[in-house]
Parts: sequence; structure tokens; C-alpha cells
Amino acid sequence: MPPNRDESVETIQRELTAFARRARATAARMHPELSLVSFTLLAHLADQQGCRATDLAAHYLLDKSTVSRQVAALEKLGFVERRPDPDDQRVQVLHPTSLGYETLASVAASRRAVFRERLADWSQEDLARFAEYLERYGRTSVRPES
Amino acid sequence: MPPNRDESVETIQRELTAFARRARATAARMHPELSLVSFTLLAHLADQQGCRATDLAAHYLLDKSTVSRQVAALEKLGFVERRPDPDDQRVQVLHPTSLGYETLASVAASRRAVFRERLADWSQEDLARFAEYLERYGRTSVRPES
DNA sequence: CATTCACGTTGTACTATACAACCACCTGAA
DNA sequence: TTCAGGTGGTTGTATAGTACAACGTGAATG
Repeated sequence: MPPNRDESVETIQRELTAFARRARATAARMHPELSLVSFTLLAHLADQQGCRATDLAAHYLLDKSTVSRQVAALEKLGFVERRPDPDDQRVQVLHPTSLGYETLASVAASRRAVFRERLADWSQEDLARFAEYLERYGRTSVRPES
Repeated sequence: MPPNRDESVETIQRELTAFARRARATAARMHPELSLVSFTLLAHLADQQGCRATDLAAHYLLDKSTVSRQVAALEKLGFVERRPDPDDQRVQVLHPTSLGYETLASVAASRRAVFRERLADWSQEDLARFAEYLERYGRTSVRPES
């Protein structure tokens, strides 16, 4: 008998929750030099070719104080630099340094390797469908920001 | 053109990571009285009809000190009680109290409602497949414990 | 201009977590 | 039968990540 709607929802909920519980620790074990949060923020900076702290906070639903400290840590590690915004003296535009780009690339590669291995025995079709479902889920669970 | 293997793996990685980043905060907003971790531990106790702290630690890959404190908090809130193990005086078998069961039920219901709404426009078939993929992923990413 | 708003930092507090040291108990081998 | 080493659990200490509140400084607008 196929599972009913509620059973499927229950499973999705349980598995996602379990994943969330493990994610941080796993990430920390994988690459101690860049936590999950730092990695994500740095990746966003690289992706956006730089942005403001406020943008990071809005995008990730974090308090600005949290972002401020995370960015300070990234700067201290030499992964991020701040550039003044000529149009607004309050603003500091954040950019990855070249060290930041390098570290990001290496961490991203090792993360990719772990995921790839973990998914090694999945068929191409299953991978594509799983990816599609996750994207769809992600779109519905995050409210869009400007 | 269908995505290739690497693109799918990349997407899965990105979406799961994004989810992990949001999960705790979301859970905390949903039901402040029971954090994601507490909820999970309590749910496991209910599911197992009671178990030892060590079992919880092994199952969730948490340090026993972490479990000890979480359990202490749950006990303080009146959600969990400790029963002596007649066969081994070191052991305290943990059980949800009736208040624990009630709270768990109510939190689970509200979580279920959120998830159900979020997944409302998914077809039954897609839900079932998504659930199956998540379970499969979960099995491969956690090393099995006895 | 004066008020209000936006950006960012800092002080404070809390939660989740790990590791190490410890105590109490259990178990098996000399 | 005793004791050495293992197991279950707690507590001390430290760290990361987070939020909220208060603040300073600069921008924008009535």
C-alpha cells in the first residue's frame, strides 16, 4: 500500500529535521576553518561580487549583530575585506579576499566530494528528481526577499 | 537538456545546506517551549517507550554531557521522568510524563500543520517520492549504530 | 534644520555543543 | 573475592552562534 499524504509529510518533516540537527556538526568536522554559517556568508559574497552586511542579514534572516560578528571573524581570518561605499559613508561593501576565494574553493570542493560520495549509488534520474524536489521545497519555505 | 550528475549533486547540497541554516530558527519561532533538539529527544523517548541517556547520545551522535543537560532541562520542565533500572543501578530509564506526551502531541501537531500547508500543492505521488528520497539520503549519511 | 531612519558595532544573555575530569556502579579475570 | 578497567551519568569549563537592546554616526525628508 502506498503511504498516505500524512505519512509522507511526517517522513519529510522527520528527515529534514534530522538532517538539520546533524548539519552543523558535520560541516564543522569536515572543515574546521570555516563553519557552515561562515561558509555560507562567504559564498554569498563571492556569488554577489560583494554586498553589504545588511543584505546578508536580510538574505539569511539573521540579526545584523550576528552578521557583524561573523563578518568580523571572517575579516580577522583574512577571508573578507571591507571597501567604503562612495555613495554612503555608513556602508562597507564586503568582498572576499583572494585568500577568501581560495579557501572557499577548497572547502566547496571538499564538501562537493563528500556529497558526491554519499550520493554515489543513486541513479542519474533519482538525483535529478531529488534535486528538483528540494528546490521546490526551498522555494515554498522561504519567503522571498526583495 | 536534463541536468548532469554534478549539477544535481550541487543543487542537493545547496538546498540541504540552506535548509539546515534555517531549521533551528524556524523551529524556535514555531514553538518556543520546545527547541528542535528537545523536541527530537522527547519524541524519541515517546517512540521508544523510554530509553537511557546513553542511547539518546548514540542515536543522535551527541555527547553524553549534552544529552545529560538536555534531559535535565526536559525534566525541569516536567516533560520527562527518570525511572531506576532494576538491573543496573547506574541507569535511569527516561520516560515522557503525561505532560510530556501532551506537549509533544501539541507541538507535533503544529509542526505537522506548518509542513502540511507548505506541501499543500504537492501531488501525492511527489510527496511520496520526496519522502522516499529523504529517507534514502538519511540512511546513507548516518553511520548505523547497533 | 530637526526629526526620523538606516547601517553598523558593542554589551549582554542564552542555547547548544564538546571535551575532560570525576563519581558511582558493574563485570570479568587473576 | 577482590580489584582493574569499562560504562552510565553529572559537572566544570570553553566555544560558537544567535538575539535583543542601546548606541553612534551618517543620510534623508518633512
